[in-house]
Amino acid sequence: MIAKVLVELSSKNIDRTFDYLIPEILVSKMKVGIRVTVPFAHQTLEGFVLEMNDFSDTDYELKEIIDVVDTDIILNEELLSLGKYVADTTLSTLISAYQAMLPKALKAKKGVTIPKKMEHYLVLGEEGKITLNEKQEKIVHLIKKSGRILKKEATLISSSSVKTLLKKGIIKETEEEIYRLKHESNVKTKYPLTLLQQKAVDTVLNKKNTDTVFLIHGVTGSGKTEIYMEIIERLLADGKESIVLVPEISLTEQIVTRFKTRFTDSIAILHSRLSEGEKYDEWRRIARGEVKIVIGARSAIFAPLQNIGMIIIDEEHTDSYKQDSCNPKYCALDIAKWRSKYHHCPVILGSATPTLETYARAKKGVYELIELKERVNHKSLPGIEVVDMNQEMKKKTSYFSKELINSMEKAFSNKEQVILLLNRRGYSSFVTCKNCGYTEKCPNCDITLTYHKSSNTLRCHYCGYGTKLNPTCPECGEKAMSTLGIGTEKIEEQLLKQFPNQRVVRMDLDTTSRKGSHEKIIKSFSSGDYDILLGTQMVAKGLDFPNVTLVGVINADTSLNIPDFRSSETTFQLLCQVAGRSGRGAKEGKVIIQTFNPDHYAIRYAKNHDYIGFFTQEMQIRHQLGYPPYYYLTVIRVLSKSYEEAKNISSKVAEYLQKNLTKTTLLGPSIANVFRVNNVYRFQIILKYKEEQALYSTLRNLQEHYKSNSKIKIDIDFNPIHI
DNA sequence: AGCACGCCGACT
DNA sequence: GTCGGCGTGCTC
Repeated sequence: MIAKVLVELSSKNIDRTFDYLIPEILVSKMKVGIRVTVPFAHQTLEGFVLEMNDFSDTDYELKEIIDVVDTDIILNEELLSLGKYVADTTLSTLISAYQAMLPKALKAKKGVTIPKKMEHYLVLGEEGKITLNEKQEKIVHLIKKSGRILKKEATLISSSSVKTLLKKGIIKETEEEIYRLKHESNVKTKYPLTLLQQKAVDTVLNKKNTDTVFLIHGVTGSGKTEIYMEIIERLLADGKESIVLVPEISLTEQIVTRFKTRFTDSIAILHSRLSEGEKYDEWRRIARGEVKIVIGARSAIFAPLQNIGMIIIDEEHTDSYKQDSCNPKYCALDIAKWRSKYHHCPVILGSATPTLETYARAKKGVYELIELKERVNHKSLPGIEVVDMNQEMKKKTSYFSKELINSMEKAFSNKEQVILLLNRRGYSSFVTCKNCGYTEKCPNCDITLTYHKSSNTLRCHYCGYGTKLNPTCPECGEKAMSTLGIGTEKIEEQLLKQFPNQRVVRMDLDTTSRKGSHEKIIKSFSSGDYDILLGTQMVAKGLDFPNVTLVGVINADTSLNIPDFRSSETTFQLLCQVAGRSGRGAKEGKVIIQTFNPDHYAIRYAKNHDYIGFFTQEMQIRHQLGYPPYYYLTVIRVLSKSYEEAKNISSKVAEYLQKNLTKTTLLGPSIANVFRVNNVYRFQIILKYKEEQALYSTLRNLQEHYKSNSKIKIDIDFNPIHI
C-alpha cells in the first residue's frame, strides 16, 4: 500500500503529492485526510494524506511514512475538494489552501501541536480495605458517592492522603480530555418577531433546500440578528446546522451572548482573540458533530460541519471577509457559495450598506433581495448634522466644533453616553520639522511614521518599526521637530482638557491588543463606567449601547482621502454604521459629522441615510471610470529586494500580459501604493476586464515562469479590496 | 524550505 | 592545482 502525501512546504515547485510506502504497523491507522510525518529532502516534514492506493505511478524508490499525527480525520471529503477549488481560483498552492482552512494546531507543521488539555480524576482502585484515617475516609466516601472526583478537589482536602491512597492502590487516577472554552447553559430567551421580520424568515425558508443567495438589506436596528436566529432555530428542527460569519471586530460578548441565550450550548465560537488551544478545541467539537451553530470571523467559513442548512454573512460589506495579506487570497463569500451548492442550502448576506457589487447583483436578480426599511421599534434613524470644519478652523476653535461640544454637554447633563470616532490611531499622523519641512519616514517602508505619545515613540503601522522621537531635526539640526495631524491618542488628551469631569475610554488597536481588553472596554462602557467611548472604526461596528444618544465623527475625511477607488464607498459605510450606534435605546439619537468636505456626495447621502441615492451616484462614477461592479479587477504585484529588478521584471510581465490578454485593459506597471514595505519594492499591474477566457491560463504560465526565481515574487490578487 | 551539485575566481 | 562562491534544481 502507498499513500499520496501533500507536504507542508508551500512552493509552486512542490505543489503536488509524493508517494510513500505505508509500513505494516501503520496500516490500520491510515486514513485519507489525516496528517502524517514523512522523510522529505533530508528532513522530516508533516503532510496530509490525500489518497491511498495499492500501486505507485513512479518507479522512484519509495520511502516509508514515519508516523501518523492524528487519529481523527482532519480534512474530510468536502474540505479536500474545497481546498482544490480555493487553490484553483486563487492560483495559490494546494497546501496553503488546506492550511488556511485549519486552526494553527491542526495545520501540517512542526512545533505547533497543542497537547490536549486533560482533567485528572480519582476513582476507586482494585485494592481492598485498609484502616483509613478521617481525611482518607472522607475522600474515599466522596468518590463512592459520585463514582469519581476531581483530583484537585481531593488535594484540597489533603494532598498527603491522596498520595497515600494512590500508593496503596485504594484509589487510582484517570484523565479525560476537556475543552478549554466554557459554554455555560443559559436560560432560553426569544423575542417575538415583527411582521416584517416574520416575512423575511418565511421568504428565506421557502427556499431552504436551494442554493439561493439572499441579500437582507436592512437599516441599522431593523432586527437582522433576530431574523437569523429564527431561521437557524427552524432549521435546527430539521437537524440542520448553520454558519454565521460576523466581522472580527464585532464578534464580542454582546453578539455571542445573544446567540447563547437562545441556543445554549450547541454553539462554537471561532475568532482570532481565542488562544490556539481554544480554537483547536472548538474546531474539534465542530468536527465531532457536537455543535450545531458556528459563529466566527472569516475563516469560520471552513468550519467542518457536515449538514449545513444555512450560511449567514452578517455585515456583508466588511472588507475583512476577503483575505488579502497572505495566500490564498480567498473571499469568504465565494467559499460560502461553493459550500451552499455542496450542501444545497441558501446563503444570506445581511447589511445596511451592502457593497455595490452585492446590491447590483440583487437588483439584477442574481441574488434575492429582501428590504427592511424600518427599525424594529419603529423609531426614526438618528438625525445627522454635518459641520463644515473649514468654517470652524477660521474661528480658531479646537478639534471639537461648537456644535459637538454643546451636544456633548447636553448628553452629559442628561446622564447619557457619547461615542466619538476618529479613524486614525496614534497621537498624530506624522512628525515634521518646522524649520526645513523634513518628515520622519520608516527606514524599511515608504511610509511616514506615526507618533505615539504614551511611549514617546515613532512607529510604522506597516512593519512595526519603532524609534524614539528625537526633537532635533536630522536634516537641518534645528530643534524644531513637531507633530502634525490628529490621532485617537491626541483626541483623548484634548477630551480630558475639554471635559475634565467626564470619564473617557479609548478603543483602538493599541488599547485592545491584549487578550480580553477589547471585551473589558465594551463591558465597562456598557455598564456606565465611562461617559465617552473614543476609538477607531472598531467603535462603529455592531455595538449596542442603549444609553448612547450622541455619536460624533471627529474627522470624516481620514477615510475619504485614502487613494483607493472604494474610498467613497467605505466612508459612506463607516458613517452609516457609526450613526447607527446612536439612539438604539428609548431615547432619541443624534449624530454630528465634522468634515472639511461637507459637499462630498458620500457625506451628503450618509447625512440623509440614503443608501439608494449613494448607490446610484457611485454606480455612475464606477461606470465612467470602468471600475467594479462594471469591470473585474485583478492586481499583479512584482516584489523584489532590488528596485531595479522589480522595475525591470514588472515591465516584462506587463508586456507578456498585454500580448496574451486581448480583452483586458492594463494599467501600469506603476509603483504600488506603498511601494516599499520591509525593504521589498513593489510594482503593480492592474488588469481590468469584463470577460477574459485567457486570464487563468496566462497567469498560471506567468507563475510557472518565475516559480524558481528566488529574487522575484509574483503576487496575484483577484477582485482586490484595496489597490 | 533545505541541501547537493556544478561551474568560475583567489589562494596554500 | 584546490577551496569555496552561490546560481539551479530536486525532493517520493
